[in-house]
Amino acid sequence: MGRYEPHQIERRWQAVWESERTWEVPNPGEPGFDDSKPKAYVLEMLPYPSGEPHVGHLKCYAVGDAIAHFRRRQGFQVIHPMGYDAFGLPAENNAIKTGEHPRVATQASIEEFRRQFRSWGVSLDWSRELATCDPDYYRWTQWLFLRFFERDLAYRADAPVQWCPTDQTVLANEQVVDGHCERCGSLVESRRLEQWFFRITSYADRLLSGFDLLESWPEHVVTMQRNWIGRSEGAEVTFRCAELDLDFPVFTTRPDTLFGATFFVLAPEHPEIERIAAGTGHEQEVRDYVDAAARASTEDRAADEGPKTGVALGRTVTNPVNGEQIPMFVADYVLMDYGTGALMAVPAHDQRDHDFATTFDLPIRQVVTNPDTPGREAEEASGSDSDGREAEEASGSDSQAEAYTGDGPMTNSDRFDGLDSREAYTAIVEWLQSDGKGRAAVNFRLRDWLLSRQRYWGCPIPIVHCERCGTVAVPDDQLPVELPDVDDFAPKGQSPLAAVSDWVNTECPSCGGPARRETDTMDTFVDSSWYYLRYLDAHNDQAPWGREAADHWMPVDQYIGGVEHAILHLLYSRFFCKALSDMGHLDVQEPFINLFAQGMITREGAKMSKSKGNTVSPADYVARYGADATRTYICFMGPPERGGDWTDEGVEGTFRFLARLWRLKEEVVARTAAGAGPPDPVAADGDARALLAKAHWAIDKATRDFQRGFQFHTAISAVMELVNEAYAVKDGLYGTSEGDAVMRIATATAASLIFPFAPHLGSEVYEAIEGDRVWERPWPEPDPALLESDTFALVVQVNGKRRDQIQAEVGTSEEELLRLARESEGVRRHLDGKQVVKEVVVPGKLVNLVVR
RNA sequence: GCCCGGGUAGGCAAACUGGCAAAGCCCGCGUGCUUAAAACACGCUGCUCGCAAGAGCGUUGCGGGUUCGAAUCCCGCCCCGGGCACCA
Repeated sequence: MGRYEPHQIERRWQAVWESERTWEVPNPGEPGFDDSKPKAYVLEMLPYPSGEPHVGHLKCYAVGDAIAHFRRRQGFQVIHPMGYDAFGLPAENNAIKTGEHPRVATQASIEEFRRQFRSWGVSLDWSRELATCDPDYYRWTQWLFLRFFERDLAYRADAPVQWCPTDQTVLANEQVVDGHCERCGSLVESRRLEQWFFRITSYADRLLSGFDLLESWPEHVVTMQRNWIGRSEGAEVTFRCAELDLDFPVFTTRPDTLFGATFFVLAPEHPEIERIAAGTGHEQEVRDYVDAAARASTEDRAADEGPKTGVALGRTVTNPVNGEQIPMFVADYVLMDYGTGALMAVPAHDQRDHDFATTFDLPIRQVVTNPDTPGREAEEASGSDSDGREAEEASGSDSQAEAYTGDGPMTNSDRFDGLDSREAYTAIVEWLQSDGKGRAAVNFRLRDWLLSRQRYWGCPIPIVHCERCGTVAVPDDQLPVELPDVDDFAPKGQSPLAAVSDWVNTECPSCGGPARRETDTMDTFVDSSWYYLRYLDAHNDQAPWGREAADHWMPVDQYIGGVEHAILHLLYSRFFCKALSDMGHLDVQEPFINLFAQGMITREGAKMSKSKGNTVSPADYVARYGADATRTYICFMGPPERGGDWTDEGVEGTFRFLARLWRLKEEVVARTAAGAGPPDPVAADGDARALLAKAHWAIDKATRDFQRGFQFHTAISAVMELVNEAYAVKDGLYGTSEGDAVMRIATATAASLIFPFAPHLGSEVYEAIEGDRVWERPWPEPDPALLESDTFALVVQVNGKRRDQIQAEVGTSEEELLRLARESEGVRRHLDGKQVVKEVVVPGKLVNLVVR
């Protein structure tokens, strides 16, 4: 008998799949298209090609490939493509360091990824391969940008950005670490610059309602997106500053507490600050505060510790509900980019306002009473003898230590007194609305997507700036606007593209006059927001995709990837899909109907990183144990949505199991005769029947594990059990035609079931026994007659403790089961001299006798 | 602080609607094969008694509760991981 030689087997099958283009699928209308089969789009998140693939990639593609194989054999026509998210910062940073063009390193990396994916035997349709940095791809990224631009879904506006004064560049948020530049360590500043945005906020509501169209997404991913979108219902209420003739609308989720507003606060970035302070004598103090706030890093401002800071503005606004003049402040706990950048402060019912009021000794007026502690706050406060806070708490007649944020009966609120705060909410909003002082409003935390980057290695924005015509779109027939080559990749306050003068200086497509190209490039998330559509028609040079192809394949039936993309990539893609459908380019509202988020693999409990030196290179393991063992191990480590700790012993364990299956095949081929035909399950008995039943149990178990959220680890263990059972009974089965047939069936079944994880070995073993290609065979179905047996083990308990086990016929009556139980050896011992007070019978399972 | 996950033998884990806790894999120990080792095959692997068959006991982070019966349901905590964090 030979040995299990994975590399030989893997090379052989990979050559077959490659030369026969096994995993390629045609589009509708193309030769070979089979419209009798339902489609399934199985997609793993495309990799960013940097260096070589790591274990996270291996896990993602091993999981995705198992799903693709399973669906194919269930009769689906599966599209399973691959590409590369090839623009991006790491390649560019490397270029800045080495002077080598980012294309060179990216291309080398793509080749390495491609080589390894093939060595893993992933069943990909290579005819649809793409790279986002390829002009044939980004031509259409630009084309799509122009469609958004035409509809005002892409626009240009002034925006605060993170600026590194040393590197003279704008930084992406991810490049700012604790308020400092990731590369040089300088303190990052905030600057206002003209930037490009996608109007994702106009899809906020639909991004929320779209969750109802999804079949299966991890709940926490949906929650994270919900929180990110951050929809709040409330009211917009206008506070007027009569002296300056200025209106200040504010957003509040608690219009019921309007009578409790005792002051008014603006964000330091609020555009009217200087005008408000002018002529009050507070100008200098205000200016100093605003400057300090601008200098403070976002982190410092967000830090929840320390007292609230702020400065009085020396003016008042009128509370529209009661005409009261309340003082205005500027404070950095108010954010310019949420709501209107101003708020009414209700210290009695908002903790932050309460903190501010306490620090600045401002009145705290309760307007909602806490039904649980009616009027006993003062007593509670005096009970504490802790620190020097008593003095502050004592100020203000009805102050509390904390804001009460719940509901309750209204007080101090004029004619709304006595109403429940929830009723008051509605009543006050209606009243404001009829008086023109406010209206019901919805506010979102989500902001528009800033897509421009002052970077080289990205997709150029196809816009030209003309002195006469303004911002002009590059006509479709002039696309792509190709990324020109440069020598110096270092950013100098604007994109390195700005230095390429013969590229920048161009003609206005509208008037023919001199014009300058937009030098910013796009965020790489734009590239990856539509790649799943390009796969469907990857070589179309008339359009980004054909409608027929998109209508046939979309949506993605199963998307697989890491949770790190839970918000940005998935939200952006959902936005693109909805916007493109609205434009008539698509007919789906949600791109990814099912999402599977894989867990992270660790080593010795720690996240893998180059600096820790605990990385695992898939290539090393594939070289040592073969792709099948490495992939199977990853799927066997534990539930794939959870993480797992990588151990070399574990890989060896799955290798041993695969080798054991291979040896079983060798022996079965040598010792049994083919062609006996499938045994009659009714005729089989003893070990033969038991093994056959085990095979069908494994089919049933593996199938259910696939359907139940990809519980691959238990599916694989079922195959291990089947193989173990075959080893246990094999010597007694060889030699009879029935025994031979059952051994062949059991071995082929194990091969068939392990195929989605170990495709090479699965093919090899199946072919050796059945003479057939396993991927062309339908996924096996269990024979119900073999899943059930006519007897079962009846567990007998006394007082909930197991005392005996009896074989009983299926369908035995409850009375009979009770009789059997009472008569059993183990039970009688425990019934001695005691009285049975209760009998519990669960048919088919157990009997419990309660005694005293 | 808030919102999600999770805590089960030495490690990873299983247990589908409350019904024999611990399948499978790893580690460890033993037996066979072997001159020997590796590989392989078989067995053991919660505790106690027993040569053994077997018997008894215990057990799912901690403390309560519901139930004939709880890893599973309820209440109160502790620990680990992740996300969000002045969002008016």
